[in-house]
Parts: sequence; C-alpha cells; structure tokens
Amino acid sequence: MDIEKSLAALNNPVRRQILEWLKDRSNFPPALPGHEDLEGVCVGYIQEKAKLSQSTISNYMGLLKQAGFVRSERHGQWTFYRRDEENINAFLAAIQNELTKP
Amino acid sequence: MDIEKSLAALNNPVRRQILEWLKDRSNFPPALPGHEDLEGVCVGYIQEKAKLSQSTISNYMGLLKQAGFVRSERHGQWTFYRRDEENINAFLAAIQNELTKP
DNA sequence: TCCATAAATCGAGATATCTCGATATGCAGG
DNA sequence: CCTGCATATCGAGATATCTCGATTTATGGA
Repeated sequence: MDIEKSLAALNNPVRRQILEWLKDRSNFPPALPGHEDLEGVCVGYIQEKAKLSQSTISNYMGLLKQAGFVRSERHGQWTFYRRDEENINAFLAAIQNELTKP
Repeated sequence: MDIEKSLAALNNPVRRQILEWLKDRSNFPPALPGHEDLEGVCVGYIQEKAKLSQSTISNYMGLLKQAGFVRSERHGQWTFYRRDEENINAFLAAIQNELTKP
C-alpha cells in the first residue's frame, strides 16, 4: 500500500476513467473466444476505448498495476487486466485515515 | 469539488504532511499574542516546520486552498490557514464513489 | 511618512510526467 | 523455423511540476 504511487496513478483522468470502465466488463467488446470465463479485459480493448496509443495504454496499465489497483493475467498472447477490489479498498481506507481527524 | 485539482494537490508528500500537521494546532508554536482565539496557523510556522522556502510554502497553501482542503483568513499581516473538514470529507466521499463498484 | 515584517507573485532552472512512434519480446499457428 | 499479432519496453520531444531567490503587495508600528 504505497500511497505515493497510488495518488500518482490516480492523478490522470484517463487512468481514472479506465478504472471506472473496468468496473463493468460490458463496457468492452465481448470476451475473445475461449476466454469467456475470464473477468479481465485485454489491452487492445482498453486502448480502443481510450483512444490513446498502444504504448501509452500499456504504460498506464503498468502504473495502475504498480499502484495495486489492477491485477494482470497473461493468457497466450494477451494480457488481461482486472480491478483489484481489495487493494482499491485498502487505498481508500488509507487515504481516509490520512486525511481525517481522529 | 474538483477531483482533478484535489488529487493534484495531494500528489506531494509535503502538502499531505501539512494537512496532517494542521489536524492539531499544537504541532505548531503557540498562537501569536492577540490571536489566541484563532484556529489557524500562519505561513511562517508552516514554513519553519516544512523547511522549504517561503515562496514554496505560500504556493503549496494556495494549491491546498484551491483544492478546498484549507481555508484562509487574513488577520493583519498574517494569513492563517486551517483545514476545511467539510471539503475534505466531500473529497473522500467523491473519491470513494469514483473508485468503488456499485 | 518610513520602515519592518508577512505573505503573495514572478521568473527561471531542474526534474518529472505525458505521449508518441519505433523497436523488442513472447506466443500461436502453419 | 517463420510469420503475424498482442503487449512491453525504449528513446525523445512537449508539457507540467517543483522549488528557489528576487520582487511586489499589504499591513502595522515608530
């Protein structure tokens, strides 16, 4: 729970938007054939929606992952990203604790 | 409640530290004579503790104020800053709402 | 009115972030 | 193996943030 990294990762509107999109799998095209069971979304789908370059999105997902907001799972040539609700909640608890008076 | 400005303001360890210090007036030297009733802390006291230049701290306090985390009150030649608990809580509610799944 | 003090603003150099296109890596199918 | 696709990494230019010292503005007191 690195609050520094977490805040840096959140300090960008597109990265926050991606986290919101990932709340609901149906914000993206249907899962690839043979991966219907997977919760995650591949980089290409995220890129398509965000309309930024592939390298930028890959970088963004790396930052979100380092901050703990997402987990990744590689399946074949694809990397599937999904939210890490536990870490997200841990961050919220930490920032709340840091900001509020006892 | 500009979440963009708020996250930018929080994206700096010294600014977060200042917000923490301001939780408790006793983190600073006693109030100036004639201002004992005031909740706030003057810029000079904050600068002393943060060990950064006067202009940097003035800038920081401006950012924290723009983000809504502090209010300022001018009394004579001093500007007294104190936390705005209401806005801080509003930010926490907003970020929680943005980050958590429904 | 003049001076001293507190704070805000200005201008600038150093550093970090953003974002891209190009390249490298890893994997699947023929 | 060789080719093609998905993703990651690299290098770089543009832009933003950090932080300072110098200057300006506001105020209070002699």
